[in-house]
Amino acid sequence: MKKKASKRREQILKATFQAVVDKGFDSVTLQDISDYAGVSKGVTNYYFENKKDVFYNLMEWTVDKIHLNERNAIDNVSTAMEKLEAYVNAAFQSPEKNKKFYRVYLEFLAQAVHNKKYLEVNDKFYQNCWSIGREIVKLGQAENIFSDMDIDLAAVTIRAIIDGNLVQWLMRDDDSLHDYYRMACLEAITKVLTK
Amino acid sequence: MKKKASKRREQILKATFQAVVDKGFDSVTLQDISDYAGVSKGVTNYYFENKKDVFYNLMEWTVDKIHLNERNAIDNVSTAMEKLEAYVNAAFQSPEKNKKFYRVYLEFLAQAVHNKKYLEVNDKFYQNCWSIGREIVKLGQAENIFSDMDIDLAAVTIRAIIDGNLVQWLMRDDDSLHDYYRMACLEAITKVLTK
Amino acid sequence: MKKKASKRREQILKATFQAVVDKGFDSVTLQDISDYAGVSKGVTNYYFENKKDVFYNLMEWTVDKIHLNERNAIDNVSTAMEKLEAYVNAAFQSPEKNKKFYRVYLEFLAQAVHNKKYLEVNDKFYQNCWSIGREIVKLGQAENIFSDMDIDLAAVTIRAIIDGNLVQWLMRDDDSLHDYYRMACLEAITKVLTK
Amino acid sequence: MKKKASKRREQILKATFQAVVDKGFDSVTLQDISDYAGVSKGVTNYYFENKKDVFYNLMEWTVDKIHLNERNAIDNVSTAMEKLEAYVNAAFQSPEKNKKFYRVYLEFLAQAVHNKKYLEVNDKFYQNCWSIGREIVKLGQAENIFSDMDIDLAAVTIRAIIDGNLVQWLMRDDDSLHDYYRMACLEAITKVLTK
DNA sequence: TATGAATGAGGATTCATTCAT
DNA sequence: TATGAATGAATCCTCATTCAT
Repeated sequence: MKKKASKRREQILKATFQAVVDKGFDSVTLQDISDYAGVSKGVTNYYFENKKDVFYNLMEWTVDKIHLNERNAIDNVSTAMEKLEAYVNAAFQSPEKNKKFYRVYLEFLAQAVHNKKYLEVNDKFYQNCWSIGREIVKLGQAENIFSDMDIDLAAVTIRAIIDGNLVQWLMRDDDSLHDYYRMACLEAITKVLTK
Repeated sequence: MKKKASKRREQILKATFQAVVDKGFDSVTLQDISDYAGVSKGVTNYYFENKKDVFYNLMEWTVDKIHLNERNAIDNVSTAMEKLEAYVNAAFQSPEKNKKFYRVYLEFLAQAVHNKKYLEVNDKFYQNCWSIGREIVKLGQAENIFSDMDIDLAAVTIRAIIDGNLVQWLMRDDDSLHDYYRMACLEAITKVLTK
Repeated sequence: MKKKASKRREQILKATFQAVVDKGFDSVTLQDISDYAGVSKGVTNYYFENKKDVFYNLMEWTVDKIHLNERNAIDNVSTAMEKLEAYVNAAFQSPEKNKKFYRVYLEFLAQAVHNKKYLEVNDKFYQNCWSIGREIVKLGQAENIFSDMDIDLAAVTIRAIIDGNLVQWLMRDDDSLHDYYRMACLEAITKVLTK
Repeated sequence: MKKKASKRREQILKATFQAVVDKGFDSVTLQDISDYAGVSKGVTNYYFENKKDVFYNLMEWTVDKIHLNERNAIDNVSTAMEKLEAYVNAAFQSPEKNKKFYRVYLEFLAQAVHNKKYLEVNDKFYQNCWSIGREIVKLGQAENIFSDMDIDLAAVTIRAIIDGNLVQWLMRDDDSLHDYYRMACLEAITKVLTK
């Protein structure tokens, strides 16, 4: 039955995600994954080709989660400024969730440098990010509140500012700064976009 | 003689740096390090307590190199805009050097999440970055070309934009985009700072 | 199934025992143990935490074997003198077996000096030895053939004489002296105990 | 100059002795020995062929120390019973000294099983012990206080009882029992020897 | 489908020994 | 004589992967 297999894979990916959050990418063993998933050691190799394959699928799963969350957020509001704020708020969801997802994402970025497959997954993620960015910028220009700058450049810049702020927040390891960085991020993007 | 030992340590750190560039943080073995350094297997353990100790020292060495290069650049020019441009140019040194240093730096950031000692080293690096940022912002405000936004916030934002753009450039794995991101970065910072 | 695991552990302990007999305590490698057990290198670490854990379990196994053999012997006869002789005969089983067990036991004693856990195992062994000794002495006193000496002291002395003779025999490395030492041992104990 | 070399060797042997007492036979490294001796790492290899050679010489040095101490003791008194008591007292010198020398001796016995050269050294030690024993027994027989048992057997038994008691005392790891075992030892030997 | 025993390659670390100074 | 830097063999341990059940 296909459905069961698909559930098992999701179960294993979630377990791996949590294991990576707790122990770090290169410390996680297949035994850890089994333990977190509450299954036996052989299962992972039954549903995935090998360890690399698990991590590759985990990256896809992770960036999809991040993207879906952001996409959802901007679809629920209508003006450019609302969307922009919703986007940043979604990116800065909460200290706990951010820490988890960004830790894992950061580990993947580090891996990606040595692994084309990860780069490709990340590229898809960027496409999604830029697409959101372009949407917001176009709308803002139509609303006549954003300057006339190149839309692609704007989209690139928006994501760079978001990631730059998230990384810096993560590295300061102080949850109370979460709000500060969220606002710094929003302010910076706003300044870049508005006339 | 102390000097010789110090040279050996530097030699090993350089070798480790290059090995990490080529193979990635968690693939590098002590054997790799010896091979890159052109010495025998035991040497690394002779000059460093263990593998972790090598990497810890490598991180210090790496961020020092990055910082010194940036500090140098801004000290050679005088106006705020010149310094800002010099700073960004130094951060975006060249595709080759950026790739090396930022790859390694990114791997350390990923490690840092699970290792307080790395976080501390990175914090020192941030202090240096913010200090450069504050200097430029203060000067620009004195020159009356920058708005009078909060100086600390400005410094934080400058580094976030630089790192965000560098990471995105690195992940796109296309040297020809280097100039594009350098300019995107400069433009974004300028928009954030100027009146 | 628990039984299989238990058998494997026993198999490994026996292999380790023989390896120690042949090569000596601190020369035995995990590879040796695997080779003697006819299994692959990883098995030992699968069934035991680490090398120390193997040796700790081996010591328990060894002194249990020695004790059981001696306990058995005295239970099969009824008078005090018969039991004493059976005890000494059991301790001096045969040149081949003595050599093996006493070599290994001696290595453990040497280790025990630096390891409390071994001392505790040996203490349990002593308790068993003294308990046998006390039994024999009490019976002999009831039979009115042993003097009235302190029972605990007698038990301590019996074991000291047995171990002292076994060690000396072992160190002379001459199988033909086995009988000589067995009788010397029995004679000494008898003289100490009888009126 | 020969004298200096000889002093250096003694210095190194003493350092090794103390290192073995503290860390155990197979944990001691050449670096430990250098550290204890307060010299550089190369010195040991300069004055001894290799590590095994150091230990071989240490064993000779150790058993000589033990023997000389015992020989001295019995030469200072005149009757058989005085000599016997002096012998046992010398063997049970003091908890501290006994612990050191017997620990090291025990480690050598364990090694000896796998090394003929050590067995030979120990044999010389035994010859010395038996010689002392024979002397005492002969004297006691001449004094008409000892039974006329076989002299060689008596000598063998005396040493077995001494070693058996010392080992048992050492393994109980309780300094306060030192007197108890000394007296148990003397009493056992006396009973074996006297009419 | 699921288990977990077994394998063995790989890697960090230790340390005796050598040798240039 | 004496030093201690350098070497590399040896060994413990980890863990991805396989496979019989």
